[in-house]
Amino acid sequence: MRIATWNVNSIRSRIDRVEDWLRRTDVDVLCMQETKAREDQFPFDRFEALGYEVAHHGLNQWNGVAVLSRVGLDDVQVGFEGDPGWGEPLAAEARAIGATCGGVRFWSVYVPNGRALDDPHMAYKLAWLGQLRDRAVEWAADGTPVALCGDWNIAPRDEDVWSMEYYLDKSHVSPPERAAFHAFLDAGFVDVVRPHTPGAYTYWDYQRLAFPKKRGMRIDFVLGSASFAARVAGAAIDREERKGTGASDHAPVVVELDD
DNA sequence: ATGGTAGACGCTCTA
Repeated sequence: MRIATWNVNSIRSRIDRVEDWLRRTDVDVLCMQETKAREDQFPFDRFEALGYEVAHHGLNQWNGVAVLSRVGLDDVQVGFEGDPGWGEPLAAEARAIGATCGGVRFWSVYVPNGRALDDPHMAYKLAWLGQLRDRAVEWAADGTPVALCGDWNIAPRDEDVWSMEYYLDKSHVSPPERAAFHAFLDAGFVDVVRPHTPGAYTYWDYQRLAFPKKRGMRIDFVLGSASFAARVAGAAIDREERKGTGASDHAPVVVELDD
């Protein structure tokens, strides 16, 4: 089974490229983030025509997450218990959706950005991650293969950013964020892509010619439970997909699983 | 040339 995760940065503006990529890459399951669409705006028909079942969660023009599958799509769950929420009134944003596909419990997650170290969004990000970790431990407790796929908005290691000097005192690399990420590893989840993609980035800012200057970050991850990680045969970051006009600022991340 | 983007409910916010 081939699975992938991809922050598409607006499915409505990206649908042609995503469709081309699916035809080319032939994945069985795709977790998408930042669809930036309500349910009535999401192009379900385009994916169904390619043979995928689709579960999408989108409330407005921000966030939005989806799971596409051609190996079954069951027990869809929108959001998770304990999501701290955001806004007034406090409410969960469209940042997580779960579905069981081909015997694996997938979660497509779009972790809050955090924005800046002293921004209220940072406390929200850390609380959100803490709750997700607690739920993830519960989901994996009975040995079910669980894959937490998405845009984590954290660069866990210094080598995951093009310049630590540049990111010093900025979001994505701070000790509390890295601790929140590491809590998943401490709980037994495994970054299954890193061993197969040393030194690679998954995201390049649209600004300041970041892509041609190779100024990227590794912030998109597939964290697998032990039983999921044991089946990983390979992984790749499709840097080619970041090229050209109309590209998302994130590259797709692909994982190959043994049956 | 010391800047440079992109997408959305676009005259401003988010990343």
